[in-house]
Amino acid sequence: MKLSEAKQQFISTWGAMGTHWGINRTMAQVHALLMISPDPLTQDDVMAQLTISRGNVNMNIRDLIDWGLVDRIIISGERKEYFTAEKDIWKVSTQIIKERKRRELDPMMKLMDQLSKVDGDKRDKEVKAFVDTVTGIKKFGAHANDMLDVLVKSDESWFLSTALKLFK
Amino acid sequence: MKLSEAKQQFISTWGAMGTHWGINRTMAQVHALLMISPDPLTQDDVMAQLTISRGNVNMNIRDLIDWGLVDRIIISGERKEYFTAEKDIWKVSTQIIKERKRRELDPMMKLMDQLSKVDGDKRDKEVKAFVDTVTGIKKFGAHANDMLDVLVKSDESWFLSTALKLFK
DNA sequence: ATTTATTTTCAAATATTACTGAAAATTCGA
DNA sequence: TCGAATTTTCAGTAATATTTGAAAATAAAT
Repeated sequence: MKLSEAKQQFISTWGAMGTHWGINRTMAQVHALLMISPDPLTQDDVMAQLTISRGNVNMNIRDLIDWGLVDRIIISGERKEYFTAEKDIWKVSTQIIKERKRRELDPMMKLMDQLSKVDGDKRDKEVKAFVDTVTGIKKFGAHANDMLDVLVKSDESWFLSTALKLFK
Repeated sequence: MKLSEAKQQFISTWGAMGTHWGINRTMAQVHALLMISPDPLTQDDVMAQLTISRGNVNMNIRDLIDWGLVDRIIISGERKEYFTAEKDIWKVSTQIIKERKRRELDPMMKLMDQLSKVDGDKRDKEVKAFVDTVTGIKKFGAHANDMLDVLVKSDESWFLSTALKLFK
């Protein structure tokens, strides 16, 4: 397979995968393109390679920067801005985990705390089923939270080798 | 907070969360409703409680059954079908991990295998960056795959307590 | 075998989300 | 300070995804 074809397929698949994970297709494609590009790219490069509009590139790059997955690079003497993506997939993953934890898990846990204080008699099976589900999620979330913290803070080689030896 | 209000909020939040995870809002809401319902519900119950159409309920319940998150229950003497959801959130999570692994991670890894065989000289930095990214994803995916297998096969109490003790 | 209850399907309608492109804002050099 | 290059914004448009509802299919009762 030729490089150009392989690139296309990588970008397109990474984009399709994004949609299954609540990430918009184009944002995932821009990310894919930057990951496989050896040198930083300008917005015009991305526009050209993905044939999308300037506004679209701009918005998606900004989102990627907010996610901590892409960096803005200033090359001295150059007027244009360049962009580059983290290429170490372990770092990419831990960054995504960190962000999703903050954006989704943390608020969800706060809500479960509130909901577990619902009025009513726990002998009422409607109340019981609700409280049981909510407290189950709370407990699970607290554990998951702790584990993800360790994962995010640890080094890849240490984590994967240790974990695999222990659990396999 | 009253139960009815708490339920509404739980369902609505679970639905919003779903959209962040590539799951359609209504499917997540149906799942939420069934999780907090002590007894199995009929399609008409779900229609009424979420005020959505019959076709919508039917399709989303079928999807949830395909995901292994909801079961069809036959009550003898009753003409209608009833539906119930797994309430143990650990089981829900491992089931989702299992399915996503099968539907997404496995095919992605197959593709990376193909893409890593791209034509071209690795001294070309374009080729090198591409191959490095793809092989990085391959290695990472293989580890992740193994770890998720262990996670899915293990018992909740064992896994969480062991993992936390070791890593904290 | 026919009626009736229930489930399933899917084309059309609706709602949501993403994208474009041009104008406005900003940044930088002269 | 001005003007050109570049980035950002966002109203309007396009594309995608979801939902409806009624008809068809299925299953159970008589």
